[in-house]
Amino acid sequence: MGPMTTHPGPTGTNLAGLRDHNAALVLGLLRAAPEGGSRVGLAARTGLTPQAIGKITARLLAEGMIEEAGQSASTGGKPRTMLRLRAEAACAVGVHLERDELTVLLVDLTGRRLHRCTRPVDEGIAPDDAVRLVAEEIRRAAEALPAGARLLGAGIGCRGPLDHAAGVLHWFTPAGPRGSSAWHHYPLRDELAARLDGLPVVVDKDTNTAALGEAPATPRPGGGLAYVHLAAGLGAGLLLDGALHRGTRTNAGEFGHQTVQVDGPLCACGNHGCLEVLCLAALERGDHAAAARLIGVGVANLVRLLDIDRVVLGGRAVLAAPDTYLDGVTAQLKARIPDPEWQPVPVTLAAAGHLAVAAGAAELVLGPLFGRRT
Amino acid sequence: MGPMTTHPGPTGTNLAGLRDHNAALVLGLLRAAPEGGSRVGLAARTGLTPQAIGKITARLLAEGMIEEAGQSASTGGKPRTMLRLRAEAACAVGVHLERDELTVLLVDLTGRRLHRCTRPVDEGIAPDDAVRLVAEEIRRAAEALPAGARLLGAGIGCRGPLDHAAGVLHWFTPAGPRGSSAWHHYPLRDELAARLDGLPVVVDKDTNTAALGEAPATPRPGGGLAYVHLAAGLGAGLLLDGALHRGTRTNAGEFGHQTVQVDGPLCACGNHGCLEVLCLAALERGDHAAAARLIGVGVANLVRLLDIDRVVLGGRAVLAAPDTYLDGVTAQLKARIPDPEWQPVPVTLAAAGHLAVAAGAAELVLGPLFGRRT
DNA sequence: GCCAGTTAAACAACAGTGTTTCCTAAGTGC
DNA sequence: GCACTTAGGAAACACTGTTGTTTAACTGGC
Repeated sequence: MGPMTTHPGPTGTNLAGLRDHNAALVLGLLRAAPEGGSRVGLAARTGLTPQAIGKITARLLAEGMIEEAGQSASTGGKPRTMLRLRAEAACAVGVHLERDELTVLLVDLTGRRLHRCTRPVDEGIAPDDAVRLVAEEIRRAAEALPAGARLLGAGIGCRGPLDHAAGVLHWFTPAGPRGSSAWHHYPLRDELAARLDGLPVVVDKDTNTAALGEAPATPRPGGGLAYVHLAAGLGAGLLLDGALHRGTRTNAGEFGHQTVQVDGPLCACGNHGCLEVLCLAALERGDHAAAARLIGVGVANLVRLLDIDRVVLGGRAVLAAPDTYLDGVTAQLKARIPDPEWQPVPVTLAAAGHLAVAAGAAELVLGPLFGRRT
Repeated sequence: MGPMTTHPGPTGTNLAGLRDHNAALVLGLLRAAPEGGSRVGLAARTGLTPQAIGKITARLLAEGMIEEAGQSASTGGKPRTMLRLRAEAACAVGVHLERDELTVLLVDLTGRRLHRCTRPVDEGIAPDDAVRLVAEEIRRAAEALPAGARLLGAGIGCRGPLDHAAGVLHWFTPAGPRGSSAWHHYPLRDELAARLDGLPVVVDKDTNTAALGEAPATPRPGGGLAYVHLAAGLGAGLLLDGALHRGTRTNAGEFGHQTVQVDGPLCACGNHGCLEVLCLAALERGDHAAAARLIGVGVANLVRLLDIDRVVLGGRAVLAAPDTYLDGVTAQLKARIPDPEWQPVPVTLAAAGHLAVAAGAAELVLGPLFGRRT
């Protein structure tokens, strides 16, 4: 088969993989329906036979991942036994590591928050000290674990660029323009895992985790969600067909550096007429309305290019004037996509507010359990 | 499990699905290596045991999908028996239905062209007459089927908007701006299938099929390819992580209607400063270099937003001055993405030239056989 | 030329998946 | 009370990839 390639490439599946796939599917369907679901309903949704569902649910019950929850009303025969996720079976930690702040969440299987901590961080902190701090806060969060609950892992959301697959940061300086820094090529994932006795750690861009946190429980096939984040910079997280689109270098989502003015002003990135440079200029003037209009232009581009279903806005600047951004983006979308082929695309604010990134980071860990592609 | 929803949603897998998945994986790996591959190599690439590969290849050999092809050189022991796709085991038809032209290809499992026909079509043709014509040409193409080869189906690439899942066109007029027409809501897939004795038919946008035709044999995980098509309009096909990204309404790829000049001229779509309106204006002046520069701006936006690995250019206008577009887009990409994080993204011309859409349409049918997500 | 060592591939028995078939449990409605 | 309907489990089954063993085929040293 020729020489070994570096790409793992597609992978074969065996019985264990088949079992895990179907179990994840069932768990995913139960998570999507907070009131729970019946065996019969699961069989219909998965296409599996009722017997198969019986065996799968028996396994999950034995493992303590799900529990029976009463019966539904009869429809002329034996009433269905309802099943629901056992929220306290397992937990995950979600971390938002910002330049000046650290947020650590502990959430259960259903995403409910069991612990929350936000504390300031010195902007000039050394990587090793930051990791020590994060590990310490994760340990503290783990004290809130329900009895018998497993801790599945920790997801970290922080600014890019970074390498998601390797868990390595590509920050050039802690907080500024180009230049070497201790953070460049820093192996955040492995360093943190080492300090937490090998706890699984996943690292991703803040915009990506925030998008993940807004993901619908049951994604529409082929559907897309864009999370747009305006703070010190302007970026986006793209959730396409239920999975984050990161690109091979984890660099996807450079929303702010799209050209919207061919001969516009020079941007720090070296390009002319970037959305970000125009948007930040508006912000400096305190003109949130103008910033919102500009973002709306970029969002319209995004929606048309990717046939996006839903747009979510977040980030400090947005949270400073939420309605201005909501209205401004919505208006631009409507004005710039008059075509009736495109029914109005809903624009909302990040439901988790300031916790959007951390909550989504936990989903980095929980998602695979419920069959989310990574 | 609550009321029935219209979305099929995620689906469970059984042993048959497991078998088909692994068989498709093996076929895909063999297709990617034209010289063939060994059982041992397949085991290493799939992660399956040599025994499993032995059983899978035995099945495929019995079905006539693959064949043994000599032995590789020994590395100190028994030499490996090479396996390769049996190209003549099955074929697919690829169709490019344009306003004024019809192209029909017959390709075998390896994508080799066994038959080709291009003929003019009356622009005002009625849908039923067009379907009759296409069916007739597909029948003629099928005469070139090798003895014993199965015809797997026909893929149709045509301009949008359309509904891929339903196989229904949403053309408002045969060739112009808004207004009702016999083509609107025309069920192309079902009409054509009915005339071809239930032959599987798949319909997709021309830009999508062309992108598919350029897809790498072994996609990089998370990788992306953008096919940019410049003809009467400007569109793109997006291949993300090995699968076409269509969006829920098959409307993804509206590359031409991204705003690149916030207060630019009015476009036919109702927006201001669309890339397409600027680009078509340049074309009317006969200024291909300016059109290429503009496309380069849009491509840079695309590359940064999606972390695209490769850009492919095609369409009549591009083929009229290929080097101008190649150079212009490459130069803009380089100028507008100076960041070293982004190594240069290769820009190429569609390898299949004028046949790009038809060749990719055949891949709509062949792809699933080799494990491509749809 | 022969034999040990090595690699490829098949044979046989096995574990475990969802499926099929059958039966029991638990409701509704006349 | 009884026929009917629906939910769910038990047992046998078909078929998947896996494990353990054997055979085939080539290299290389003596």
